[in-house]
Amino acid sequence: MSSREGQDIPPTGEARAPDATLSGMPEASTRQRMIETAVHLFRRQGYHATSWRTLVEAAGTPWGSAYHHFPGGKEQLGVAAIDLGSDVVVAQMRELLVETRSLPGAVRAWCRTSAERLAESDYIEGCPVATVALESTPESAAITAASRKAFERWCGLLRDQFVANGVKRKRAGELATLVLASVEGGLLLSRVLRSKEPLFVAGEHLFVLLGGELRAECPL
Amino acid sequence: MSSREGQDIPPTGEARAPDATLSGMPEASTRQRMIETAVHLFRRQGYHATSWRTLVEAAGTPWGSAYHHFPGGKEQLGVAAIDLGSDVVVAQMRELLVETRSLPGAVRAWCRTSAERLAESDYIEGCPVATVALESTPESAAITAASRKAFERWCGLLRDQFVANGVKRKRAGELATLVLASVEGGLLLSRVLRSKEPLFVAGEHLFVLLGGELRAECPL
DNA sequence: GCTTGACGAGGACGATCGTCCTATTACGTA
DNA sequence: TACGTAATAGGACGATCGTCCTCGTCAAGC
Repeated sequence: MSSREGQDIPPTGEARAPDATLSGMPEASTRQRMIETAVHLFRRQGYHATSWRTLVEAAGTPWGSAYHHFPGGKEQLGVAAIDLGSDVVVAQMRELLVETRSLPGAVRAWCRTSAERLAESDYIEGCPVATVALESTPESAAITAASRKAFERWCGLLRDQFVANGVKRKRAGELATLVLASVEGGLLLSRVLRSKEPLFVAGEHLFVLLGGELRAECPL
Repeated sequence: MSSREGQDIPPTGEARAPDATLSGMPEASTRQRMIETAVHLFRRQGYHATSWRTLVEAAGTPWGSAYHHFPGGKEQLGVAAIDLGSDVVVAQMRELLVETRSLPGAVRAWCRTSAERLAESDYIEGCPVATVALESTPESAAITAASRKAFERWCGLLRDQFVANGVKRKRAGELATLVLASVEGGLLLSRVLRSKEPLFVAGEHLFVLLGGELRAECPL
């Protein structure tokens, strides 16, 4: 029951629509609210520690519709939650890039805002992918694939930004990997140690590193 | 049942003895084998996905002795597993420091050997603490405390090494945090992406960074 | 106006969970 | 040899797990 292909889950719309309002729907659909609640609960206490009952209770959604919206079972919910979490992070990165208009600044701001949000949630709301990924790799092929896709997407987005800033493709890939690893590790350490410091330290270091790197590659 | 102090678990010898052979015991004790198996299973599939039955079956230890050796229940087993995992990492770091006789070299070797071991295990054997920590923070106070203690221990060991190499205490703490965050993030990414590259990239970067840092601080 | 299907409601189902129990065996000490 | 403690053995226990089922509701399409 755990050796799925990762492809046999019907893509029932997934979590692409931002927030319903498609055909006059008054509030977020049941399915959407289930996924949003899953993102919060999964990154708080993980996949296996979150039961359907806990989820529908927290989301205020009907218990009976769970397998109507997610015929693939809890695994499909996990995939949808990771996909939504991935979307949220991508949107946040894009927003920070626009706000700071500087790649090193955006990376530092990413670390800082992540640290602030983590602290505000009493060190609970870490990465929406890491916990589930570590729990389910490689036990569930579908969740493994979704986690991998999320990381690759974030890494690719960063790499493209470095390339756009004049960094050579190979080095850009390395920098993207390094940034993502530092942020993920910082999130992990900050959460467990209950301190913003690891993420702040990572942010400052990356800011200095990327500043030098971009100046060297694009010396105009 | 989850709001323990983390101190009320009787230290029944813990996981200190290397491998039995204390009074003519032919093989590792039941308790020790349970903990060792728990380290492997917990970091593979996490805490909640590993049941007592799975564990005693994998360890080949008597099912009836579980609550004899761990009257604190599964939570106590989790704490013991994290403690043992922490010991193993500390021993590995010390060994690498002796082997390479260079702090940057030891950090790079840490990344490389971690990547190799991860790949050899088919990208299963990641950090022995991270998975359980993310799952159980802050749900279980005892496991949270144990995870935090492990990270602080590793961080402290690194910081002391930097101080011994002439780095000022404040900067040494930052570097230690940065190294640990990079390694943990690298382990996470390498595992999910099924590639040694993230850990290798982190290792190379840290090697260069620390080389410059130590040369600057101790210019003899 | 009747059919159809999406969706909400609630619970049954067997499996498995962590926990805890009594009985029995192994073994150091007197 | 007798005995007390440690350890093993195996299963009972209630709770909860993920899954799946039937039924009621309601809006849209012919």
